[in-house]
Amino acid sequence: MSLSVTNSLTGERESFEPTGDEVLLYVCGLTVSDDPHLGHARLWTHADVIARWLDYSGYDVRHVENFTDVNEKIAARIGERPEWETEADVARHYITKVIEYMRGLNFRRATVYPRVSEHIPEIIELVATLIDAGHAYEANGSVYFDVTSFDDYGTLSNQQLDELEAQGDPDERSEKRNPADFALWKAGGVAPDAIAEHAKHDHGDDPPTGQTWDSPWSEGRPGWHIECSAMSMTHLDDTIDIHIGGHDLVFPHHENEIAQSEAATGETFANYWLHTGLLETEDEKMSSSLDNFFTVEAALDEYGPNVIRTFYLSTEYGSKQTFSEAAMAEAEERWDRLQRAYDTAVDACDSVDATAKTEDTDLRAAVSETREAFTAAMNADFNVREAMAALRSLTDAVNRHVDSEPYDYHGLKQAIETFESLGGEVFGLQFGAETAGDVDLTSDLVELVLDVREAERAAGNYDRADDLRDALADLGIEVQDSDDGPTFRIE
RNA sequence: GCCAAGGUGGCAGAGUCCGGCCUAACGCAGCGGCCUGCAGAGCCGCCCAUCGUCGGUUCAAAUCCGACCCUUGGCUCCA
Repeated sequence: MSLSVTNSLTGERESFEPTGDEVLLYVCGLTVSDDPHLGHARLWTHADVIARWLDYSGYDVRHVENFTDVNEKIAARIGERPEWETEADVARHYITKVIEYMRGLNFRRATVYPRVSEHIPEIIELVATLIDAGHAYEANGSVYFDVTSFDDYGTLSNQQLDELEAQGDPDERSEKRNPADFALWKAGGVAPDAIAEHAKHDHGDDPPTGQTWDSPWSEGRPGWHIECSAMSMTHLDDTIDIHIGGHDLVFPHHENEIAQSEAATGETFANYWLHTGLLETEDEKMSSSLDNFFTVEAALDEYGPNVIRTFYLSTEYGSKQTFSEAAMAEAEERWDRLQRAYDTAVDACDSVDATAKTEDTDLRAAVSETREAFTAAMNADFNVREAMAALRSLTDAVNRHVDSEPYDYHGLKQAIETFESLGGEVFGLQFGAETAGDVDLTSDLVELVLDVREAERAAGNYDRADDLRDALADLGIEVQDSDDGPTFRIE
């Protein structure tokens, strides 16, 4: 069975055919002007899992994810801290944080994380090409894309040109030939009113203007959309296989990317467009500008990477998702159960009761059914929820199997490998992640407390025994009694 | 106003592309049983939906067609 994806360009589910040996994947990344929130991390996670699945399926993946480090919102924050003297200073601060969170969430490193500020020459070259080809024009040092010069304008978002309203400030509008034309290059620095709109502190009489670069048209700054085209072409190719981005970027950002790229090269810009649904809180999307967001930093602190990933993987990439305490609690339950089953399988497999001569056909059937169902689900437009359900069925099989000895060594080993490959490699979940050294000492101490507790239980002092269990629970250590004595898990 | 996505049980959320195996998946919550001193975990079982509304096509529709209602997103910086 082969992979099929829902292509926003056509609205249809299509079978996936890469153009070359490598899958060229571009992820429309973040503008680094503020702390990233859980909405951003949702896109990253789905992009990460999609890249992981392509890789797992045997494709070589060239994964490019950009950082937009030139933007008026970034410039507006210059001076907010003493060390933030330039736009680049602010951007560096947030890029550092984003990478830190990406590591915290266990993302696989992209092939490259290009930044706009490193690609000004490529952007200028692309703008010049568009002017030469008659698709763009210069006005007072700024350059605009002429949307009427590109017949297919509006196909991604199904916009009709005559429905589109004028964008930007009045000065800019008066420079444009058509209201829907968009800037490729803007003369001068960031305007004071734009700074004022986005600033989080008072700049006084001398607002920053952001960085400017020399160009054939003026000292100025690149437009928002042109960067993605330039970086995509630089690090991938004129035609790429998959472009991933948030649903809120369909128009105008992605529409404009297509127009300027295809006008410049004459080639299809991206064969498959994947749009991720937005994260909402209550009834509105989570957004920096709405100030209703939960930062990645806070979430990592409170829930940890596995619960966050499990939360995201309970909905398909294309659907919107609602963030709530209840949803996170459910994700925590789901992850705990998966992790417990993994630990159970490992413990059973490593015990003396596991023998090579035992064969549990139910367990082994569950392993192969899990793998088949997981693969089918992921190939059906990356249906992570169904894939997670498949993994869940394996936990049932493992738990049933360890109900009685002897254990099926090979069957358990297959189950463990399945958790590790599908749950670990593909979903990026981290089983048994605690560090070895600390766990040894902790384990010994817990054993000691449990010995005391057993003595109290034997003597019938159940109140005392329960106190000890509660005290351990407060430390995050979950005690479970069984016929063979107590066992415990460190959470 | 225009464009897009979506409306499925208490919550959450698959299935809709390729109509029948959907009296509707995996869960969370809840309930009962087993196990247990108790609890937890685990196992077994149960409860709850005819799939926004109306109409149509069909032997057959959550799935196709039409109309309408509602929600969210985009049309301004936004993953």
